[in-house]
Amino acid sequence: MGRKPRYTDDLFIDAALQIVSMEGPSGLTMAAVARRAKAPVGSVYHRFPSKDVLVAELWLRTVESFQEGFLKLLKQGNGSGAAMYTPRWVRQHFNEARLLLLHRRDELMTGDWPDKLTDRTYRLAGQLERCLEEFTQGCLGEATDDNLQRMLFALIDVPYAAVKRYLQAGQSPPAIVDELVCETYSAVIGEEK
Amino acid sequence: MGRKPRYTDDLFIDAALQIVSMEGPSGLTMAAVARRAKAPVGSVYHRFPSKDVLVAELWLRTVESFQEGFLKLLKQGNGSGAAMYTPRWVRQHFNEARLLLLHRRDELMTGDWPDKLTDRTYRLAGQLERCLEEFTQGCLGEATDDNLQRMLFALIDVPYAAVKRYLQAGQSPPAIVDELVCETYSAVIGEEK
DNA sequence: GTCAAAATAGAATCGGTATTCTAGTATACA
DNA sequence: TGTATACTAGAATACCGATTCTATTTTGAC
Repeated sequence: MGRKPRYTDDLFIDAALQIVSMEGPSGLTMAAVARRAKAPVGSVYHRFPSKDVLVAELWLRTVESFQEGFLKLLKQGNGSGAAMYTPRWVRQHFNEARLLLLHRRDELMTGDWPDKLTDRTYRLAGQLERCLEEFTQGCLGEATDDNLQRMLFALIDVPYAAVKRYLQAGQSPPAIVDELVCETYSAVIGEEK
Repeated sequence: MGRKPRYTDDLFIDAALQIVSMEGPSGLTMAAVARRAKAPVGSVYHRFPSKDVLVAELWLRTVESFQEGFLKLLKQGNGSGAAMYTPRWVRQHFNEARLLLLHRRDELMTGDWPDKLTDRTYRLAGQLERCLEEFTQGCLGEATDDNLQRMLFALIDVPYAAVKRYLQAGQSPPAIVDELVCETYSAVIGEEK
């Protein structure tokens, strides 16, 4: 019993994604989300108790999507593949990439994580840490602090750096990016088998 | 003729710097600047016509300070030194580094550059471009597009990425950062003489 | 058909922040 | 000592965006 829904959660989350990607965090207002979804603000608040929750869901959905593929490669022991996963993912998911790599979470949300969602964030962070540690051990022999730093640098920080410039300019990362990321991985971690 | 000033431009700019570094862009309000400088808001507006102008001055002052040392090394032909300039500068100028590397200009300013200041920004961008081009030519033989990308990556993007994680955590970048930046430079550009 | 539940609608609040306004103050110079 | 001037002061205003409130609409069950 009750009326059929006209809007869905994802409709609003998608609208928010478009807005952040195109106009940046300052353009992301509840009114703008409603407008883009062709809905009144009240309907947005019917789905999400606050802007922070809406944004947190968007952020989590995006990180989970990114991390899933990344960890898969890592578990296969494919280090240079994991390093190049970032530029590849960015080409496939341009708006999501702009959200994730051009802005910090706290730029988009005013408060802390909504309680309901802290579990999901812990799971993500835990997964990443475990996989990274295991891979480092398998790859460099021992997961010392220095080795972990090295791995973070080669697998995450450098690909991010390589890609950022192009995201900012609204362009797809060119092929040279993959080249640079790969060369750096080899230099810092070593050639693969 | 006229009353002696009690406050100075720099007093307010410094206050703004502290605030951004400690509380992030959302903490940077004109009231906060006034409070930290122990002045009333009216006095801030007596010095700066708007928040955007205040922020723009802060931003420019900081970029100029950073870029000066960077270009000096580049003109000396010291590539790996220039690459390691970033972590070093960050250790010396913690608050400035957090301003520059943790936030984008448009996070801090609502509008465009104030007209008065566009010249200074063009000069900065122009200087950097010229130096980079010249250095690339001297170093890699020819300033092709690919070579410039390579140089941007090794000299700017990678050092930035290597340092960011620590700035975010409020820590000084450890020694391993310099090591990684340097190894990457060698791998991507080549050993120096 | 009628009722209750689930949703839509969008106008009305409410709070926070940049900016403006109107007075008051101190200093140099006559 | 008087006065013009550059400055300090902080209260009042204006605006913008999140959130709330009060209908209104649609639908399934009886």
